Amino acid sequence: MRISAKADYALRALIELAHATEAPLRSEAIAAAQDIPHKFLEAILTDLRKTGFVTSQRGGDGGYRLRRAPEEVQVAHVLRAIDGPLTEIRGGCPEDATYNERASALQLVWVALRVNIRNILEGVTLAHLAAGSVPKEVAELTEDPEAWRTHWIIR
Amino acid sequence: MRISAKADYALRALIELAHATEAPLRSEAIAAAQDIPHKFLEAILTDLRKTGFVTSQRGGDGGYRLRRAPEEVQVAHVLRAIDGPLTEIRGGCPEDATYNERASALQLVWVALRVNIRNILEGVTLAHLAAGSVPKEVAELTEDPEAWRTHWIIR
DNA sequence: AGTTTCCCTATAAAGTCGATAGGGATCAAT
DNA sequence: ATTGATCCCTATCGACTTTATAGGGAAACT
Repeated sequence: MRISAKADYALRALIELAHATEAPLRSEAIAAAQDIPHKFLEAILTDLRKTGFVTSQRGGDGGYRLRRAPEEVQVAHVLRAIDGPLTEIRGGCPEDATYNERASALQLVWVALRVNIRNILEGVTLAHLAAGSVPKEVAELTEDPEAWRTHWIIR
Repeated sequence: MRISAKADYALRALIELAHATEAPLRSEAIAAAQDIPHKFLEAILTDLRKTGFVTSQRGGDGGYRLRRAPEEVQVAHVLRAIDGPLTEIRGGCPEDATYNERASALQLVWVALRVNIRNILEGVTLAHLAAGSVPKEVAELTEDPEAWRTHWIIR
């Protein structure tokens, strides 16, 4: 699972917007708050506008606002909009991957993998993130110290 | 989670090798059996040899053999060797991702996500795949019809 | 020797990633 | 109507990754 800088920036920008409920937030202010290159962030905000996550207002008191309620915005929604499908096998979706008889079990692996990825990313919303917390089931997974260890590549 | 063609080919090649226990298997034979471009597969087998998954033998009756017992080779091992770390946030590991206070919950999401990815990919071995099956916990996840549905990107 | 097979290096087109730059369009306030 | 702020659009760019293809060298076996 590769989370691009773009997707990471997008989520952080949305978190900032979730905190600014009264007035629109300028892209420059978001960039400063989250230490994101301003022009790069502008491109990301354009994507978020086109995909319906934010609205924009030009002019003196302009800026960006959330368009949807934070409780309704899943992390999965944002990642799909910015990075594309959560799970991709050779450029296609898991259920389209075709194998000969000997390798057929691979498809089950990819489908189960997608389930487990969705179980995290569809369960966490922008409201959770803005509140600085995650759902209990997600938090429990992070309690095992092993969860924080890197498993190195065998060489 | 993006599974590259290379990683998919690598797993399929290893499955073929798991079935050929008596004699070495030529790269050409593997390529034909799994419909993989031959020269591309040769490069992949070189990677698999350098990372200790296979051994090779040149000459008339040469070819490739598994170097490790299929029960000990996890899908996660192969993916890490071919595609790099399973979970990567902006080019680094989840535990190295740093956020300001407002966005700090994001790190928990990435760590939990990695746990769920590992729970699938470290649980399935080459022995499972070669037998055409997956562990019960993995199989159960694929039984829900919802697991086979694509969740489209919001536009 | 000769044949077979792996092994190594080079090449390459296409696409993605992470930006940067410049200026145009629009809005609100004056 | 002017001004200034802000978003918006297009273009560009270098580095890297992906998915290969091609040609021949090195080693092993008969």
